[in-house]
Amino acid sequence: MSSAAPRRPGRPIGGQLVVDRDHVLDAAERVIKRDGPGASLESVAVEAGVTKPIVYDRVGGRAELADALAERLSDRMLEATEDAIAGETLNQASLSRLVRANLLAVAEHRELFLYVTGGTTEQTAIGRLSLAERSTTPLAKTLAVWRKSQGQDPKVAEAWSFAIVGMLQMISVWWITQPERAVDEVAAQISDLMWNGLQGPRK
Amino acid sequence: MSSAAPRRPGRPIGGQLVVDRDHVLDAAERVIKRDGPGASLESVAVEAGVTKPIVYDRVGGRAELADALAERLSDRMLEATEDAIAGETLNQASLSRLVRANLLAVAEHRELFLYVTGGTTEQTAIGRLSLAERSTTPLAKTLAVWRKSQGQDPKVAEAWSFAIVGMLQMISVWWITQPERAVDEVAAQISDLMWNGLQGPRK
DNA sequence: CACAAAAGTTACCAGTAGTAAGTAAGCCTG
DNA sequence: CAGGCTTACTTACTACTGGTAACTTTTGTG
Repeated sequence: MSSAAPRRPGRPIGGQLVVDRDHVLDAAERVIKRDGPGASLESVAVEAGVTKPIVYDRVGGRAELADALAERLSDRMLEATEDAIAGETLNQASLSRLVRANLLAVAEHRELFLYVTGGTTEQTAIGRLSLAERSTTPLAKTLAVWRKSQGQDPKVAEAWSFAIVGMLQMISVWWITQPERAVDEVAAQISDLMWNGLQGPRK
Repeated sequence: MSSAAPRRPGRPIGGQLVVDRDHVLDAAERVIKRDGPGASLESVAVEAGVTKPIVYDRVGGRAELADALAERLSDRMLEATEDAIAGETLNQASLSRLVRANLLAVAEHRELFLYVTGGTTEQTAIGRLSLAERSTTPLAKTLAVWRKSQGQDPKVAEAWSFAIVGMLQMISVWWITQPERAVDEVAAQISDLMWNGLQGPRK
């Protein structure tokens, strides 16, 4: 998309926006994939074939960009994991497939994942938390009804879902830096820990 | 320590270093506590009563500073959690105290924790991982011998310890932004999940 | 048709990580 | 004890980044 088309100042002819928000976000993803998590807004603008103030107009500053990309990423991850269990009821096997799909999805969007989870500016922890919340909110609901159906107290759902998301994020970071490790083995180990934890105390 | 003592250029009189490495790191901690995770190296230098190149000479750039502070923090956390279980054998009650101590230690070093876990520059995920590794390495050893003593496969120890550390980190970030939540309740819920997970499958 | 609104670019500012050059004190040799 | 080398600082700079103000051109409307 980086066609060398030097535009003049002033409103462009033709009466329509030169790029829209999604175009800018696509460009941002390409730049992050190319330059890593340290990609600058300037390079995003260049990649989108536009100048910096346009980026600010379309998506906002660095924090908003990170937030928008976090939303995109979490949507894709959610989709990938939902495909993995494919409507099946939750059991140990489907949970293992879910963890596996999560790992593979992270690997596929490696740089984007590192950008989103890996802090951008000072308020990074809040951003990381809001990303996590996008995953935990549906997860907490599922957990709550599941606990109820088992006759257990559903109050733990919120804390547990944050714990699970944190577990998955850390394992993902660890795994993508250990390429020799077999994904199936790691997925099996982690789903094992999770499944047993969710089951509650031994009878 | 920010005594207004404008020093001249050149080697200081008296033949000894004006500050040492620990002094700079102490200053960095104070600045981070005051200014939050976005603290600049310049302000660290000022707080240490020295100029920027000295910071570079004593501890290095931003990445090295984060790494050094991560080491300090993980040492303190390890100490706090070890005090909490006080040599007692691992059981559900002591695990709960461990989680509780972890949360309280994070709250005590809140800003430093956010600085260390919350990314500094582009290579933030690697840094976060190396911090995690300081916690996981001893944890993995403990887990491995514990699994063996239970007649189980100790191979899961490494992955599980990363999972546990990730769980604790995420829960910590979540909890310190939810001040109304009772620490004992959260600790009980999380240790519950962990303990059951570690126990292995229901008989 | 004049003129406000819209939609761009250019040009700038402030702050930051990192470094090169300058300067004064200590030290070591003849 | 003079002269030079080393040490340990500060000053002054570069390169870059996030963010914004000012400027320029087209559109559309009374």
